Amino acid sequence: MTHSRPADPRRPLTLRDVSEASGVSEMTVSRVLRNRGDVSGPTREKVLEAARALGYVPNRIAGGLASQRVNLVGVVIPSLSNMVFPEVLTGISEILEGTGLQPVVGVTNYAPDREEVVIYEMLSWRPSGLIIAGLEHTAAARTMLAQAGVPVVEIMDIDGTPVDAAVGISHRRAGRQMAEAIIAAGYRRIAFLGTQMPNDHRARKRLEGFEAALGKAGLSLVDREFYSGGSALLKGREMTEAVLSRSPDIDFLYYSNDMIGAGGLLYCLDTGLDVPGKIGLAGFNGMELLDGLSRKLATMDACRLEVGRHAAEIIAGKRPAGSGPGELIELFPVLQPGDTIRQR
Amino acid sequence: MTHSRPADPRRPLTLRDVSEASGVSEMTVSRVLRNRGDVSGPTREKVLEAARALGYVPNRIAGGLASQRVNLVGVVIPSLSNMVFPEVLTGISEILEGTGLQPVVGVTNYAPDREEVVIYEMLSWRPSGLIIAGLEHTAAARTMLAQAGVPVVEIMDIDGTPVDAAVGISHRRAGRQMAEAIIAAGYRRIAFLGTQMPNDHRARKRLEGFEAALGKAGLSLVDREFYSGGSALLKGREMTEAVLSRSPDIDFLYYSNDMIGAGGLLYCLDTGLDVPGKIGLAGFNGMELLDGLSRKLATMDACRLEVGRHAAEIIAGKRPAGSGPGELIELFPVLQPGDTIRQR
DNA sequence: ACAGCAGCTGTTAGCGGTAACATAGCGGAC
DNA sequence: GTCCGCTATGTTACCGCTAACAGCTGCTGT
Repeated sequence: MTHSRPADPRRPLTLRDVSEASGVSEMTVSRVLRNRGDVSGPTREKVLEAARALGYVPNRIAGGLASQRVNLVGVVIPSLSNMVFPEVLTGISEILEGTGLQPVVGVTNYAPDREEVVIYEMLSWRPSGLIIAGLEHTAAARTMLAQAGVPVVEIMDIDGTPVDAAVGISHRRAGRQMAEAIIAAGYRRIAFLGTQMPNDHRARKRLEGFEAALGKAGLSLVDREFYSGGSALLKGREMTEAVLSRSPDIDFLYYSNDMIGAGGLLYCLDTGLDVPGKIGLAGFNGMELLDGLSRKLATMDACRLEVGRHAAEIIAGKRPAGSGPGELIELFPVLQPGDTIRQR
Repeated sequence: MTHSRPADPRRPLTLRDVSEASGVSEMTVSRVLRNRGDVSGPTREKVLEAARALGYVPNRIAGGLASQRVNLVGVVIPSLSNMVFPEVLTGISEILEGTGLQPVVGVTNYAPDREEVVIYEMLSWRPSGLIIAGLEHTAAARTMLAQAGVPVVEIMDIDGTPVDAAVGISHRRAGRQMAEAIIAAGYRRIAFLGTQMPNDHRARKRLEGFEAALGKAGLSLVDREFYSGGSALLKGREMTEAVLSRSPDIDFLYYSNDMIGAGGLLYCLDTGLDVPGKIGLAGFNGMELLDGLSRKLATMDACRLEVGRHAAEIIAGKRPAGSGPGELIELFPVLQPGDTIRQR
């Protein structure tokens, strides 16, 4: 015992404690605990028992430094209260489960400078990969991502230029498709209701695609209403009331998400409006959450689980980092007409 | 340049790169980047510029090992899709924001053995503290928590014995209070509808408290129905239909959470039942999410934000770890009768 | 008999930072 | 002038673990 330490009882345990308790070298203990290299059965047992008895928990800070590898995957998303993102996370965890990789979540609150900080913090842990929502980042953030030397997957959106890989849907196309369906169903006086978030680029792109398709049909939005903060369901209700009292001749309400759409739907039903005969409604996301409503809101699935799964697979699929431009996977949401668009 | 390295261009940057680029020692660079110790203005500028130009991101793995301190707080919760937990997280982040501490989330899916693994992984990063939902853990998990040598805060519940500190409400009391209010309002034939989750101890305790209060009034549950998985809103609707067709004389439905309660409420309204005259309803959680419903569901706030805030404050308030039994903070939820309990 | 090799264990040298201490320069009190 | 104290910087010794390699055994084939 060349280096026996001052036996401070409150000192956190190290490999040496296990090594001394089991009578083998630290290296052998390390091998046992990581299941790496050859260790004889009896030795393995001895070590495991000693570790268990002491309550030893390995120190990954030290392990990561020594091995230059960290089993973390950074996941940077704008919000946890949007439901969409927890679902993406579910898809990610599902795939990472078996790989020994572990997701670590960072939340940006839709603030670009906050995102920059979160990316910086993530990279300071030298993760095995990074998954990040959206394609829009500050110049500094893009530079960090590009130089990170690990796979980076930008998710949810593919209307833009990814730093490395990307998995998502085209929100512009989604908006366009919804507009086309609405027009085909015979609606003409259409309003938009959405969030007042300059940095929700995906909602913005959907609206752009939506308006482009309207324009192609010689139409344009009759009214629009934005909100920020508060309970989405309630806001949807209030905005709908505001829009309908301002422009009573409207025959379709396009919402930027299902939650406010549901609020609007409840309002329409409460006030006895004829849905979808007199007025149609549609949201976006395909949230299973809302399945129990009296009437099913028209929506489009954002492929949240799939997005998470694919992104995680790219990270787990140990492609050499920075090996040319990464994969670009486009998913295609399906329009679910529900009960709030009239069928001809 | 005693140790100048092989200049591999793809090698990740280290302090030395910044040190060489700015012409000062690694130590000085370290001081600048951490804002610690005295560094002259010009030197600071030089270093910051070099770091920025190179795109250097500090390595916290190394920093943490050297300083024996890591600015992470582990947060272990059963689920992200329950909404309650993201809200707790919001409270936690809010407080940690200013402290330099950063939350790291682990999800257990209500599985005790999974929780054990998550705790182990968390502790392997040697965080500055741990926040964990619930008081029920495996023996091994409790041992780990007790030996961790860092503050541990168990949240959401105080009906039990915490390892260290605890912040939460008494779910037994909450169930009891709701039962008392329901009885006082004159309802007598009461049913319970909830999740089939043996490991949702808080829902179980609410039910226990609820039944205890019923018993005291000489009543007992007329019927009960459980579900698992799927869209909560839809399940609430289906369960309600099942219970009411099985026991048509029921006059009150107590739900284990607001989401299924909302589904039940929608069903009752759709079928034209007189709420709250003929039948009353109540949930639990006080989810702002549902504010937009036609009628406001009776509920009790679980003080989610407050729980998160207090827990984070305990961790941030650098109490010496393991210094005797920690604080125990009980919060008191307020009963919100809404529009679904009749007022006498 | 002995090289060759596989299986098991130990030794050494870092990984990239930071705490603690050492050192250099400089102005002012006495 | 000397000594003090302060600021600004550098040097050294680790932090706890693992990659890489070295050593030792016993068995194989020839």
